[in-house]
Amino acid sequence: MIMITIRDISRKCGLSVSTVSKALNGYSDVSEKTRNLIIETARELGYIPNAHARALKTNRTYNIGILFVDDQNNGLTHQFFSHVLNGIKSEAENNGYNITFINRRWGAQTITLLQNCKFRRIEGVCIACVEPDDPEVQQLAASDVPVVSIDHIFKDRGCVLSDNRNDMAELVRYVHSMGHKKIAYIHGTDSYVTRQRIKGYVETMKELGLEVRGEYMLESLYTNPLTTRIATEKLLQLEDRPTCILLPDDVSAYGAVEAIREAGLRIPYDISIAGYDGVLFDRLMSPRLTTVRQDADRIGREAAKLLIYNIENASQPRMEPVVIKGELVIAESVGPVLKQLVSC
Amino acid sequence: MIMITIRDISRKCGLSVSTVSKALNGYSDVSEKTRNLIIETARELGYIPNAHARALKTNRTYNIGILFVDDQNNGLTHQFFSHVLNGIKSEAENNGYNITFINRRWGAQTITLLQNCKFRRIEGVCIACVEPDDPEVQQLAASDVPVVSIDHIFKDRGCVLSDNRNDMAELVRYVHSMGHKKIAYIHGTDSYVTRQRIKGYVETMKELGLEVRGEYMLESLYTNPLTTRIATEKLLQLEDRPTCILLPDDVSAYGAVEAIREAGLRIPYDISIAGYDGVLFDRLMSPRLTTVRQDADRIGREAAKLLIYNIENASQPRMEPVVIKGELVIAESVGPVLKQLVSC
DNA sequence: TATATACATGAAATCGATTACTTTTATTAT
DNA sequence: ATAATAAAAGTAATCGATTTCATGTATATA
Repeated sequence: MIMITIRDISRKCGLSVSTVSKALNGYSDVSEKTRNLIIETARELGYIPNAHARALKTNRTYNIGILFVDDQNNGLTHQFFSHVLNGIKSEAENNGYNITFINRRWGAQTITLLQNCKFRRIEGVCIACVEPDDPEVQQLAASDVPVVSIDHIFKDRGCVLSDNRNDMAELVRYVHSMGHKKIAYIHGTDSYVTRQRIKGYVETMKELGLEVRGEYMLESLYTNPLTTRIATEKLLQLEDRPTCILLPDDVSAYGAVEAIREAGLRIPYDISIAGYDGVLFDRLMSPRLTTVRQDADRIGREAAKLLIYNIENASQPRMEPVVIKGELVIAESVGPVLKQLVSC
Repeated sequence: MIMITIRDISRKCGLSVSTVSKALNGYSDVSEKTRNLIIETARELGYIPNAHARALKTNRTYNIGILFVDDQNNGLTHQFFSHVLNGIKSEAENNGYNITFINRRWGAQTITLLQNCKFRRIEGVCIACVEPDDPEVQQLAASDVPVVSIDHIFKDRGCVLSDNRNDMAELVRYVHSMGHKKIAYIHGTDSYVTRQRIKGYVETMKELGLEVRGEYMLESLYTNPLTTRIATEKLLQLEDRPTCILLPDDVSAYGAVEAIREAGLRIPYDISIAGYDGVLFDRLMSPRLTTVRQDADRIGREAAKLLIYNIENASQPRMEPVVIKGELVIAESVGPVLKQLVSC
């Protein structure tokens, strides 16, 4: 691949490379006449600068790294995070930054995530959807590379959080307003997000004077209909079964739907359920799933915005969490308790 | 961000930079003793090479670009393509290549996709899920940058294709084997993929001695339940309505399900449907959707493999299409026709 | 006319590596 | 002991830019 360089332009114009560089970069100490000549010649020759040469000299790459593996190894195929990624990408590109994935490779060798960042002179990393306890992730989060995380708080780092505690509280309050008192919660595996949601659930239950019962709180894997199905079955077999079940997310809600159908119950007449995430699925299910819709795209955009800010203001990075509120989507899967009694 | 360079090592060891470089790169003209000293010192100082300096000199970046926008602008959030991306990423990284997204930016300026590739010295591009008629995409596909496309054929370029024609044929044959003769096809908007599927549908219908009726072939948008719902409603209102409807994809199948439910019909007792893609949704729907599952992850991996081959063998690139067969997933949404008659 | 100032351009160092070529040192053959 | 050869290390050019500093020319001031 033959490439035109600044030197080709300088030769063709009979000027020095430094003049060409200055003309192309808008320095003031080049006459209008030569600047025009240079720009015109550059266009004519189809000149494209070399990002790597420039990076070498200026120490700027405009490359943002993404770290993107979840506990289930869904990675990029995870609905929520593919929206987040989409948001990061568009915001970053609008600001002249490129997106690339961090990995553990340097040619045939295995290196650490941090080393990969340094090797490629990545200017900042967005950590999403990752096992935060992984020592390499910890190392990266504690390094001198600007880092912004999503739905996790690293010490002295910027982050974007969905408003899990309050969104959950709002959901519980809504369900309660529909007359439910026996509200179960199948939560996901332990993580910052999960703890916040549990907090929202427990605190709001108490606030509403509702009993928080141990057998109403079960664990399941996120985005895993199977484990959620099993948990749902357990709840249905309880002596005093709940009238409403809150689920870890919309995808796993399918597992609940199956278990409920199999038990011969109807949603929402016999039992109510609510999901979480609101990414596409909820709109497709039948009955339409009442859920908390997270603005994943916006979360991504805010993360990119914050990261870029922290890259460009490295001396005073912003570290206050950016909290993005979710939206309660009232659909069909939560019904009034009254109806449920009647229907029997 | 202070970085250790090859020069720091050379100073500390009292050797020249070239010796250090050679030692680190496994050249033979360095004594074992000095090599060990150098490697040890590098480790001690935490030396990480500078990918950009190296790229500048060697003209190799090991960066693979991804082009990834679809007609619906779902982009990364598109189920099928997020799996493809996942496959590309893992295969590329296993071979020491990095993944980055192509865009139209150079800082504040807008440049062409090809210019972006050249600017960043991207070694090859994987074109997935893109309007192939976009002049900039055409330009890229006709350039000297190695390109591999997915589900589209560019002239003299490698590509990975799902086996749309044959997979569709298999689906039609299966549906026919269940007794269906009045098989409708709601297809997606015009594209290489769509044309292949239509071909598979039409040819197999003829082959089976079935009539190909114009009013049984309607167009809808991909992954759009709404337009598919409208098309389904049209089919249901026909005087002589089909007993089975083939749909553009699994997501839009939800539109069909809604239309059918609203018409008071049951799947598969009153009418059968089949989807396409087989990415998660089919397993979650109720009744479980009979569909053609595409191995999107494998498609991505094959695309990366082919692209890397063509990068490393630029003189004789492989241009024969790599065809990845889909898998017919027989579930519950297609029933025998007999049953349908009885159920009335 | 001589001098100061502004303007335009060029020379050269630099970023961090790689690599062809040269020089030095050690080893072997004569 | 000397020449020939092999091994090990160093010199310097290079990749494609940016940027500091120096130089030369034109204009303004005294």
